[in-house]
Amino acid sequence: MAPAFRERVLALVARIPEGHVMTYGQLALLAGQPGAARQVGFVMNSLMGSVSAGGNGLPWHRVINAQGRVSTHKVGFGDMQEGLLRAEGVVLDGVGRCDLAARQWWPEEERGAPPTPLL
DNA sequence: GTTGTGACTTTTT
DNA sequence: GAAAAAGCCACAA
Repeated sequence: MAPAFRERVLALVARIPEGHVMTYGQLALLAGQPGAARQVGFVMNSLMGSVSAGGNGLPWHRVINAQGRVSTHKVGFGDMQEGLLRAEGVVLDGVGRCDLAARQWWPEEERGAPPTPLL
């Protein structure tokens, strides 16, 4: 039986290497629910209150939207996320945007015939 | 069991 | 480039 959607997303987020990011739609797709990008974000928000409201060790800050922008600004974590990303080597511009084409990462498990661009 | 909401995505204007 | 609308599904009360 497939694990909970939440577990799936968290597992993927936990595998994101340093200096790389994943989009919500991407996580939703890998989790088996294409189009459920919103739920990915909701799961993350739930996770904050479920674990320790800090990150529990999950690089949730590596999760951004398809526009390569940080979505946590409206939740109040944008400032923190930007700091964490910059600390890992992710370059953010003045509008909190990053080079998604170069920073987006795909799990090796799905790298069978993937769009994995390069690095 | 039903209702409401949301850290999104994509296309179109 | 920016804004608006519709679609989508999971989690919480």
